[in-house]
Amino acid sequence: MSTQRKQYPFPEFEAKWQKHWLDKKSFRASNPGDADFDAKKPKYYVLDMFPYPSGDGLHVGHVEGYTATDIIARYKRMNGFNVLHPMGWDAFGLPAEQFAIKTGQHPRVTTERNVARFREQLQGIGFSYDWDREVSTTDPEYFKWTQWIFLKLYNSWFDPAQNKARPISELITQRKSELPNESETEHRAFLDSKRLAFVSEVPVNWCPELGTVLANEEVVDGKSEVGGFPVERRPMRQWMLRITDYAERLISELDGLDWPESIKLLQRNWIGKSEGAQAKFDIADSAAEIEVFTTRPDTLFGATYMVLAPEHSLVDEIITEGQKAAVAEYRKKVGSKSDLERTDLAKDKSGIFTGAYAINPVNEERIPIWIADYVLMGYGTGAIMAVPAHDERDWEFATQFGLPIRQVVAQEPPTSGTVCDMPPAECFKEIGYAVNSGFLDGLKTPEAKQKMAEWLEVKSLGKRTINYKLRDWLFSRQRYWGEPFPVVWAGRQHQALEESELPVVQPEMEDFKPTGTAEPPLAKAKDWVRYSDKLQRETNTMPQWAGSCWYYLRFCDPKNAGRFIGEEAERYWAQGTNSKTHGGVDLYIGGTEHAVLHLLYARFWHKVLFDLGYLSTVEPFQRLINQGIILGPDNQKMSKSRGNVVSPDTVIAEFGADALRLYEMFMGPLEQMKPWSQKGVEGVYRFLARVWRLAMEENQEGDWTVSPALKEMEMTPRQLKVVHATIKKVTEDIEKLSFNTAIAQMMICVNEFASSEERPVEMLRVLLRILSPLAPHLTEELWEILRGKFSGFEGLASQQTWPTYKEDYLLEEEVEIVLQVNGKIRDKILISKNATKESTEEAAMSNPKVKEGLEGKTVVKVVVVPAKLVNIVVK
RNA sequence: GCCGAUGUGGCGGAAUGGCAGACGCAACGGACUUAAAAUCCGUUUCCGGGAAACUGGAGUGUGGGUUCGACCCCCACCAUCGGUACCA
Repeated sequence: MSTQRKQYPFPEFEAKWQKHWLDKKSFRASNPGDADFDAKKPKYYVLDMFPYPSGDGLHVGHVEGYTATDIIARYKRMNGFNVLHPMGWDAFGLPAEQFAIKTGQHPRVTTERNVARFREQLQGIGFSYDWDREVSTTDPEYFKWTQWIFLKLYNSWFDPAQNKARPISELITQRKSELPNESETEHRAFLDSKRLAFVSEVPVNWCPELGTVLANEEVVDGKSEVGGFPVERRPMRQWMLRITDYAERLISELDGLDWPESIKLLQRNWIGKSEGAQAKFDIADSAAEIEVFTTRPDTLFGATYMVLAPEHSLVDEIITEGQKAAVAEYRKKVGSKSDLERTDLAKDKSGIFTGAYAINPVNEERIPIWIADYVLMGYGTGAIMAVPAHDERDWEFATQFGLPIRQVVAQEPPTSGTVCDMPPAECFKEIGYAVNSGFLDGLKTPEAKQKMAEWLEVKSLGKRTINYKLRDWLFSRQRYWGEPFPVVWAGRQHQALEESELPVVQPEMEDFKPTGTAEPPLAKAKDWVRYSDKLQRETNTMPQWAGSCWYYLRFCDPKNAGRFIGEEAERYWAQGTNSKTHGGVDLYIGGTEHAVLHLLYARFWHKVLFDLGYLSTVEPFQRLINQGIILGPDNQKMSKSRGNVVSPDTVIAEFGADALRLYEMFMGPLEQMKPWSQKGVEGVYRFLARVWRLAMEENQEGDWTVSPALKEMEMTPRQLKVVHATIKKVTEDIEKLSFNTAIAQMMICVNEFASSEERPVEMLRVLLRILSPLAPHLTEELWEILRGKFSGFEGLASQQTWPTYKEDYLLEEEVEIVLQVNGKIRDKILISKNATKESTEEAAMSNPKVKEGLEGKTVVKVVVVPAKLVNIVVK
């Protein structure tokens, strides 16, 4: 096949037009202040999730999303928009560093090589990016601003009263006036407890194989997401970002976004809001108290024991002499468990009695305090009241250890005086009616919750609370190939560098292998680490997410040396088309793998920058679409090990970039998972060849010349109808991102003309324009060829205005009506489009086939849908 | 377990209350050709009847329901894929 003559000369003209577009900057977007900026043009920002430039090159999965955005970008330009359609590189990251270690090359070298390859591949598909705006997260001119944003986080705090971030300087002033005599150490400790970027000694996910800590999000089933290496918990001092302060806004501000509901739900679940109450339990023979969080305060009368997380600080304080050894042993055992073991053993509960008792505040009952690893230190207060009758985990634990179970919620409202005191046969988690619960008895669960919460508040024993699953974001990594922190240390005290010292660039190092300890590779660059006599540089680097948190902003003003984004550019590009406050990115397309992580982190940074007055919108991405995964031809996920990976390069070599683009869009709905088919590519390739031959034919010498069948002539009503129906359908389908059906309609249109002896040129003036966003090279070439021969082919096809359709051509005088008897089709008739209901019904009743169906039956009802159908119901 | 998505010919899919299978692939038949490729024309959901134009029946994962009418709306279930997992 590959040695065969191509059905149209794409190898020549595709390269030609790619070069032309690039040289002439045909798709440059202009910024406010540019000489050619036109303020009257509406703006449209259409963005891809920029790739990590891996050594494998571009994947057909990338091409799918990128083609979709490219079609929209080209379509919007043709509709008069100033379109921002940029591309860049998320080029920091572990694979580059590991490859560098393996081959002994500097990651910057391999990264640059990979970027060059990706750029060449993308340009070889004819994507209409504004290449003047290309950015890379690894460029010091870029990460200077990533570090700058970190400084903003470091120098800010979240004010719950205003529900927004504010500069830390305001807090310093406030604190100094409130506590003028506070010591410097205490003052610093207070500030550090408020900063949005802070250092904390926390149990982290340490991956010995990778020599780094990982975010919770990067750990899958107890293994690293990258490489699948085992991950263990260990406490380490790490940089954290206080994303939890934004939990509520990250949920509520999703509302105005035009995102798939399933993705919003994924984010909501990840943040995991739950409403309930906090309650204090006294400890018998001790001054200490245990604070617990519960979503079911109505079940307080059913709390028959308590559980502390093994790491809970109260354990040492309350433990009785006799239990010390046993508890110590249990804690040791739990501590050595990896996350994997913890989940593996989730079936069997384990725990141990501390010997201490708490007092249930509602009934003064003494209940035992246990420790168990099914209670997590990181959620709520790290302690629970156990209500085995109404919580499955507590039920399992109580059953296993023989602890009492008391029913306090009944499915049915209790009838007077028949409260059963027997332990229930199974766990009842649903809502119902309070029983055995003193002042709550008889109340429905929601009311009982309410009443108990009020009771706790009145007695000062607790209060209504909201808890989130979301944890603060672990923001440091022990890697070389990442953004260094703009931070120095004086002993145990950190301090931020001045903005003027940015960027902080990694030192050139021969050896950036992991140290095998918790110490990052940068620590080995002693000269670099030594900042001054007293100060040492921070040696951790930022995670890969950092650079991708704000790249969409940099694209708006990529060359600005004085600001991360210019104010004017921000106001122009970063504001939504439909809303001033939401979503400057009008359309964002990428894979679901970023549904929680990247999108949550980017939203968080965006909100902080908004709060601090640097941005004018609260949300970055107005509309989000996830493209579906492309499977291999064997219906399996593409992977090197399966050997079913399809490379865009080979497809282009054989069928051209237009065919690749068109096939990716013709496969099926963008958001759906679908398998690759070589035959399918050939199908769209044939279609493109047919379009080519509408205008061209081969002469004796085998050269392509303009077809003599092409004539300046009137279209027949039938042809007008097809052409205008096609404009309509393609326009509507592109707006809906329903590219597969848009292509199908264009195929219908081409089939209509392909076999005609004489072909009207007007048809090509329309078709080449509406096909241009999908197959830009072929249409550009034909447009140019026809320029000399016919009028109306001036300029570039890709810079034409989008055609409009006339509704008049779509309607015919007569419409086909379906005649049904009892829902079964009897006949189809043609009838005037203006026929009344009555005359339509009359025509149906007098139809011979309908009459046949009515014989010997009684007409019960006649349903007439004008211009569509008549259904006669008989008995 | 929980949450979400999907289920239509041999295959990818179309139609989202009104002619199920648009468009494409594959297959089969034909034209062109010394031959092949390419191209063009035709047939193609399944089962049955007919030499044929045709004609009878069934049909959108399964079972129920709403409706004159359901791939589409409602209820229950099954399967596949994805997310998540002791979050009190």
